[in-house]
Amino acid sequence: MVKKQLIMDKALELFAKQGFEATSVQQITDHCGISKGAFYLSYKSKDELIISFVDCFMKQIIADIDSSVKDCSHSDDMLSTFFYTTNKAFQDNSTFAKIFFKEQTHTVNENLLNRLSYYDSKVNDIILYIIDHLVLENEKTKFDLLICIKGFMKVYVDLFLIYELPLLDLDILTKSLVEKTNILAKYSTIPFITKESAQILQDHIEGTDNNSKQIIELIEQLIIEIEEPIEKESLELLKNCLQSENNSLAIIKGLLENIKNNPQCKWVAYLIREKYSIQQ
Amino acid sequence: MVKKQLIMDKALELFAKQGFEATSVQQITDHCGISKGAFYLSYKSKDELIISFVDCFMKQIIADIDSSVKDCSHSDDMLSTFFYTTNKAFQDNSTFAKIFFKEQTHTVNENLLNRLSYYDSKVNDIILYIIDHLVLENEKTKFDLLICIKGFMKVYVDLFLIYELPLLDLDILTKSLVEKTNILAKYSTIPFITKESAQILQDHIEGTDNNSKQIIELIEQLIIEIEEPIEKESLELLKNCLQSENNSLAIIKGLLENIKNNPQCKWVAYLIREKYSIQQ
DNA sequence: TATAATAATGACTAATTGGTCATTTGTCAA
DNA sequence: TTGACAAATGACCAATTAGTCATTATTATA
Repeated sequence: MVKKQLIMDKALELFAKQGFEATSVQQITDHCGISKGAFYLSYKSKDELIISFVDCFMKQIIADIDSSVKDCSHSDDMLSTFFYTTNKAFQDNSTFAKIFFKEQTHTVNENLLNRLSYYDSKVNDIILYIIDHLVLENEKTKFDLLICIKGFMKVYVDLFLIYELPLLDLDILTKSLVEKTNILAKYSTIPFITKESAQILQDHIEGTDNNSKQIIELIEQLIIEIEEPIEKESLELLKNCLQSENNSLAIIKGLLENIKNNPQCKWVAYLIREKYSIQQ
Repeated sequence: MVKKQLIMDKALELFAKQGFEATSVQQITDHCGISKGAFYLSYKSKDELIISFVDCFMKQIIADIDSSVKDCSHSDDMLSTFFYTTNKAFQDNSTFAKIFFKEQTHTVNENLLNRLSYYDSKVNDIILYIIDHLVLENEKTKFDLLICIKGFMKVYVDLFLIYELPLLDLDILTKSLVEKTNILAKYSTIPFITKESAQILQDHIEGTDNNSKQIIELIEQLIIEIEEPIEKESLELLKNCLQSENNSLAIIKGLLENIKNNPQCKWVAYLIREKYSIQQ
C-alpha cells in the first residue's frame, strides 16, 4: 500500500532527527501532508509503525549480510565479506542506521526491545559462523572475539553516524577491520567470556524462533503479493517442501537461489536457509 | 545543600529505569516525598538537574581515571591501570553508567550533547596519552587504536549494563583487555583513521576549555565549602599560583598532592594537572 | 509571645501527547 | 443524476508535561 510507504519514508526522516519517542504522530502526518485520521487507517498505533519500521530495515540488512557470508566460496573471504557488506548496509541505510544505534540501548518500549535483541542474536549467529571458520590461537577466546567484532562495528559506524565523518574508502576500512580481527584471533590467549556467560547472553532472547508454520504463512503472503512467475512458482514449491517434511536439501537450495535476490523474498529465504543450515 | 543531594539520589534511580526524557519532575518529587515547588527551589529547571547530574558523576570518574594513569610509575602499567580504573568506576557507579551509555547517543538535548562530547574528548586525551607510551608497529594506527580501545570499553561495559551479566573478575577482564590492546598495537599495520579525520572528530567539541579565570572561580567556591585546613590552605596557595603566572611546577605539583584525594577537589586538581601537563 | 524571614506546598496554566469518531469528500456503477 | 460505499478529515478527548505562584507552614529573632 502506497500510503504506508509514504508514512514510513517521512517518519524515517523525523525519527532520525528526534528518535522514536520525541517524534509525534502529528509531526509525521504534517510532514506527509495527510490528516491524523489517515495515519490510523494505515497503522493501528504509533507502536505498530515503529515495529514495522525496524522490521522492514533489519530484515533486509540481516538477510543481505547472511547471504553474502554464506555464499563465500573460500572461508578466507568471509570476514572481509562480512565487514564490507555490513558497513555497506549501514552506509546505504545511514538514516536508519543512525536511528537503530540510538534506540538499541535506549528505548523503554518492551516490544521494540524484544525485536532488537532478536535481530541482535541473528547477527551474533552470523559472526559466530564466521569465527568457526577462523583459526584461533585459543578456542576459548571465541566469545571474546565475537564481542570485539561487535565493538569494532559499533565504534566505526559511530564515526560516520555521530561524528558525521565522511566515509572515504570502504575497502580500506574493511581491510583494517579484517586485519584487526585476524590479529586478535591469532594472538589472543586470555578469554574473559566463558561458555557459561555466553549462554546467559543468549538466554536473554526470548524464543521468537521460526517454526515451519510461521514460515509457511510468510510464503503464502508473498505468493499473493509477488508478480514474477519464477519467484511465485519457487515459493509454491518451497511451501510444499516445508509442508511435507520429506524434502531434498538440494531442491530447497536451488529454489532459494531463485528467490534470494528479490527484496521481498530475502527474509524468508534467510529463514529457510537458517532452518536447514544451508551454507555456501 | 542536602535537598539537592536528595533529589539527585532519587532521580538517579528513576533515570536509570526510564531515561531522562521519560522521567517527569512529578515522578521525581513524588519519589523524594517533596512537592513540585520544592524541586524548583533547588533546580531552575529539569534541564539543570540533568546537566548537574551528568557533571557530578563524570567529573569524579574522569578525574579518578586520569589521576590513576598519570600516577603510574612505569608506563607498562598505564594500560592495565586505565582499564581497571575505568571498569571499576563504571561498576561502582553502575546505575549512572547505565544512564550514561544510554543517553550518550540518544539525547536530543543540545546542552547535554555538548557536555557529553566534552567529557568524551577528555577520555580521548587520557587514552591518547597512554597510547603515546606504547610501542606501536605503525605510528599511523594510533587513532585506530584509540577507537578500538573505546570499542572494547563500550562493548564490555554493555555486557554488564544491558545483559546484566554478573561481573565476576575485574582482574581477568583487565588482563584480557590489556592483551588485546597490546596485540593490536604490536601487529596492526593498516590504519583507517588518518590524522585529518581525527582532527575532524576533535573539532566537533566546542571549546569549553578551561582558562585560569574559570579554574580560579572553581577554587574560590571550594575554599568556601571545604573544612579541612590543609586542603583549604593548599587551595589558597594554588589560587595565588594561578593568579601570578610566574609559578613553580614543583610547588603546584606538591599542592595538587594535598588535595587530589578529596572528592570535592578532584576535578579542579584534574583541570590544573591538565593545564600544566603535569604527569607522573 | 510577637514579628519577620524563609521554606514548602499543590492547585493551576498552557502546551502537547496518542488516539477516536462523527462528519465530509471523492469515486464509482447504475 | 442518483445512491452507495470507501477514503480522508480534523475537532475533540483524556492524560500528561514543565513550570508558576498565591498561599500556608516553619523557623529564627527580638
